[in-house]
Amino acid sequence: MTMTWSDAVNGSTQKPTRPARPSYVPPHLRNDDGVSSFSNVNSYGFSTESTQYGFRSNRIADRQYGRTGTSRGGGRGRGRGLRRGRHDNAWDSNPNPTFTNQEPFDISEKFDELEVVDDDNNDGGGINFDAYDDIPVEANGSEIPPPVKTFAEIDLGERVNNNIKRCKYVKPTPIQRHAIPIAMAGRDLMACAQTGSGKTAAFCFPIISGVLKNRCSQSNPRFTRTVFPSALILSPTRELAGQIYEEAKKFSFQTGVKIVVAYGGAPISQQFRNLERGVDILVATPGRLVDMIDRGRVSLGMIKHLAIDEADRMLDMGFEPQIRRIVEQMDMPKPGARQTMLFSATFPSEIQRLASDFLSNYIFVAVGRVGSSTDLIVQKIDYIQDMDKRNHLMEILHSQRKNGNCGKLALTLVFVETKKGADALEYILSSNGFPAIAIHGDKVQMERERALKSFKSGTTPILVATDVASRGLDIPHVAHVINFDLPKDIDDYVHRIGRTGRAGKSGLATAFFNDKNMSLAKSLAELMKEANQEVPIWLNQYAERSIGGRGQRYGGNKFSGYDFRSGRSGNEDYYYSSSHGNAADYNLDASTSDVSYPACNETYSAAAAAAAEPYIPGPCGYQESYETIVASGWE
DNA sequence: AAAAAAC
Repeated sequence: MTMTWSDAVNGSTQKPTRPARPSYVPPHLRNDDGVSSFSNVNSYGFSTESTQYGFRSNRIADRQYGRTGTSRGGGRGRGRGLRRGRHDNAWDSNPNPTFTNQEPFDISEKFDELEVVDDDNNDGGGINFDAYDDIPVEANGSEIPPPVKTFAEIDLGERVNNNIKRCKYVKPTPIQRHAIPIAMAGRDLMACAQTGSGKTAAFCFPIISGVLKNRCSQSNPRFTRTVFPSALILSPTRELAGQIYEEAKKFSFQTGVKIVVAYGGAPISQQFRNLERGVDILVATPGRLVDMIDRGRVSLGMIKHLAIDEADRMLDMGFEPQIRRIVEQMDMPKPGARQTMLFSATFPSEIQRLASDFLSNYIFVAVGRVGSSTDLIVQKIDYIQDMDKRNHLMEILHSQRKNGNCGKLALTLVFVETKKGADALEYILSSNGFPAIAIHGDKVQMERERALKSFKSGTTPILVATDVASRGLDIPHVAHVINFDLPKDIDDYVHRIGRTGRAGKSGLATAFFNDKNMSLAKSLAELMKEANQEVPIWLNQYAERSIGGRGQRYGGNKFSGYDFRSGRSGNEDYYYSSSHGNAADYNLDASTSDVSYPACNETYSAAAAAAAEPYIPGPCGYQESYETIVASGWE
């Protein structure tokens, strides 16, 4: 059998590192406060490790005092040297001044552009943290690192801390409070948290911190063009990959950590060029990643951190083989030799079982109610026959425009079942004076991105989407999610409506229901009831008649948020109660809350009250409801 | 039966 590039790589890692470089120090022998030493540029100089950090930090310090990367690097004559030694990662991991468009400095000047601009208010990047204060949490596993209350308690290093401030994150969201200490301790993690509650940061911070600690551990033989990222983040859609990349770039600003994004539909050559400039963290969709690995341009052999976002989707029937191939059949280190973190808002127990193959002695954390979105989203269900859907939609949109801000339409995301249906609805809406644009997987990537941008900017305040847009996308100011066609799976419903009501803000979700959605009736009714929503009588009647729940596929674990290792069926009480009070605690009674969950304040109460605002069910209930709710969605 | 994900 011939020696493949990956054999070569694996072989090379067993050899001593190259003599000219500081010797490799295995992670367990390293100074634990490697990251914190970043916070003091004067404290280096006694060990190999420290020297390296010192070198890096001095360079970073140079930057901090305002010189441009280009002139600086050129002046020192370092550019070429680094470039020559590009594949030696102890050096490579230093920002390379010759590649100006990878320079943190470059990003520095553009940081404000990178930032998600949230101009609603100044309350911490627009995140209504208080809305999260009283959320119950369940954590399972052995020796669980305790949660933190502030970012300051976590030793992420000064650079990352500065970025947290730049992002105006004043304090961690619940998932961040729990997941970050677990991840920082190097533990494997399965995390289940409500949509829009800060999962991306929860896995990015520890990964960036881990990369900073382990920078010198990579090795890359000069004779290949293979790159060896030390962290991999997988996403189910291209747009989500792009979004995670943008976020991660902000979080790692001026740390020297190199992040590259790779997904299909965009020229691979440019992505290769980005890789050649060095990569610590690779954000990718599965297909393009496999392609790159097959071409020998990326090796997973040095992966220390693996994060899978929307992990339940990534392990469902369509995606599972690809993910298994990447995680189990490439040269990725085995569970235990790498850190694996799986995140999603929903996590059916059946999928948890599959996922546990990837994990080693992991901790399960669930924040918020099981598979729930939030109380901040007002959910409304209308009984509408297929043939009446279009007119009904236009009535809603018309009503929204009438009641909206200066006659402008609030951003409205309309989900349909098929790509064809998305195009058709886009056409119908557009030709009836509603500025709409469609996004789906049959469009070329540029059209997809254009659609998203046009929607985000409000140019076309109606986005007609397939499930390509159902997960993870953070689109500020989506006031209304309309399920024109309901999904088959309650989890997809949760993710779809989660495009609104993000970051603690309120939102509205409307669904068009008819006999074809019968199988969803029971789980939908239960989900709504649990979220304190008004459930139409007719929906309850459908729910009683239907077989409901998840059916056999998920073993009846309807709300898909328990640690499957706990053996709970999901048919019993599905509030988290083990660590935090009981169901009655959740909503408004903060007095019985655990100390670690401070009393809710006015903001939360107001939001919850708005969400609990009763609806007048039936077709005539619209006008009044939209007035209040859509307005509050915009604040 | 549909959507997503490589060229």
